[in-house]
Amino acid sequence: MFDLVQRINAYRQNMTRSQINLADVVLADLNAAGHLTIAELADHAGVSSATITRFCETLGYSGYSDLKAAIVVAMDRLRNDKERFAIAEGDVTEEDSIDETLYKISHQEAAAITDTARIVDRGALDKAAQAIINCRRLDIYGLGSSYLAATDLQLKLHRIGMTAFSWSDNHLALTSAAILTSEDVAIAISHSGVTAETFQIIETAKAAGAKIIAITNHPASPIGRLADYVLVTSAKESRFRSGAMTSRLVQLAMVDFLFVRIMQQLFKSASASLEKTFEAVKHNRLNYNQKLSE
Amino acid sequence: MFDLVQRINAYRQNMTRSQINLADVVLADLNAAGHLTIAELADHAGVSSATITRFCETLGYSGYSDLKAAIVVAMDRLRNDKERFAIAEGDVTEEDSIDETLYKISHQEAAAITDTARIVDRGALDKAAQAIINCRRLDIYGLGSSYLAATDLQLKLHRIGMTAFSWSDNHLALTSAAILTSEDVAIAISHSGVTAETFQIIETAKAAGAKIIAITNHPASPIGRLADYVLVTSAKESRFRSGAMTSRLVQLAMVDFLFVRIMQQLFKSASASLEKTFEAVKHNRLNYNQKLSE
DNA sequence: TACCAAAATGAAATACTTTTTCTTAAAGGG
DNA sequence: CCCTTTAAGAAAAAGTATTTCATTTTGGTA
Repeated sequence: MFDLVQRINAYRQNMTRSQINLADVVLADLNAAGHLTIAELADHAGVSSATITRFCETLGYSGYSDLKAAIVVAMDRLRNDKERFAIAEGDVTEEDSIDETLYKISHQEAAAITDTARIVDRGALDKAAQAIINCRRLDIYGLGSSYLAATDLQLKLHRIGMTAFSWSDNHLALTSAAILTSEDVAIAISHSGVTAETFQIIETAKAAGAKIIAITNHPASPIGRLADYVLVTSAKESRFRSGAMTSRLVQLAMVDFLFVRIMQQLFKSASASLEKTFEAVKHNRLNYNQKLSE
Repeated sequence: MFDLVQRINAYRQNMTRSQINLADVVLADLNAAGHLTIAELADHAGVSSATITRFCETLGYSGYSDLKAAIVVAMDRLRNDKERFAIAEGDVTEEDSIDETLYKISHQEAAAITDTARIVDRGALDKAAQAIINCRRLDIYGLGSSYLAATDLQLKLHRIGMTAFSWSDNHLALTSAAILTSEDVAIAISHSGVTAETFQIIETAKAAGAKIIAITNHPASPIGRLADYVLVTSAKESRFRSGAMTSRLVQLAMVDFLFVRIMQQLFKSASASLEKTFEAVKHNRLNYNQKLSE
């Protein structure tokens, strides 16, 4: 059973006048439509019940019961989406029970990650991945909690044999940015996009000729505007959760997206390197009589 | 409309023999039940149609159509869950398109976070939070990508005025662990729970009398078994995504859970400190003519 | 164990809902 | 402007659910 709304839109051009009218009545209030008999709906939409039967046929439903089932399902899905949205909006409060707290935080974080995946500019992501693959050396800048994602990306790229550095010390970063060339890439990570130090560093990197990639929540910010490729995250920080909760998670998720795109292109050579790093830490693991998935 | 399955379970004790039988037939194949007429279902379940009408009444549905709607909705939900599960299981491959890749990674990461929230031991979490609040000083140990979560937690706790350290250098960590007292707490972060260095460090910390909290995916691992409070994450790393993708995200999510529980208990004094740190970095932000949510 | 009352069940009658058929009305092409 | 085609509704027919009533089963009591 395909989604009712989609189906109505798909077949709208095949519908007669009264069927279109009927479709609008149904969509206007799914909630009501789901409970009416064919005669009631006919009356409500100002058409005959025969028209409704024909409407079902047009949409590819076997009959009115089939349509009604689809309406009920569509209604349920809509209601669920709204509920999920409400959770994602409702902030954690001081008084929340442990269950409420865990539910809210985890769903807000989960939603931020899937939202980020949905909105990220595919073109920018793949161009950024390509730029990283082709560059001579890569600098990654991030201050505060953004330094986590910077380090994480550096470690990942290092594992597959790329020359990457992550800097949080302002002076060292500036020095490094100044000696970049047009063959190099610089990545700035800043949730707000207004971090003064990071902005100054990528200005220097850009002046030195490097391509700039920004990972930020705010593409119209100074850092976003300066960058050649902007990877936009979708995190909503609230007052109570201050201290960068979702922002650092979506930055890490973005690092994953970028890294996997790089890996997919480099797969053959990269997987060989990964094997090597895996081997290197293997003998540092304890044994215990329990099978682990790892 | 409440969930059919829940409702059947709730009212099972109020049902007659043939109604229970009917319930089982319906639950056994929702898919089929959703398409049958009352007579067909009656035949299939070996009961009369009158029994089905009474069954609807027992469950609080207004009639067979109402029940059928509930069956169809339950079926749809089940199907969606299965689909989501399939995504969470299906690994990213070399050939995946960019849309598939982003979809899979983000949903797998999102699922890992909500799973972690679902399985985490509430008692252990709150006891760990209380232990942190009451301790004199806190050491956090993590190697490799687990060091990210260690640092993150340290920064968060530091912001609210707690004495916390995060160590990744083995020697420094050992030295620090050795001078802990029974008033102190040590947190070990290790996805596998078998990291030899981390194990050795918390052994030392435990010998010194400190309470041990572990954040790990594997509670039965050496690190998990040694700890007083085990906070279990739910991450499934696969070969292709090697390099700790979901594991570090769920560790950070666990840090959030822990931190928010601490905050909720400390709210009044902690929020004042947060204001102060916010003020301290305020003048380091650029202005630009665009309103930001932050 | 036998009996009775109460509850459960199914068959059939009834009530309701949907689909089909047939007729009328509207639209579009020549 | 007429004719053909398409659309739409009214009403008959078919299908489906609910109620009623008779029968069976169950569980308690002597």
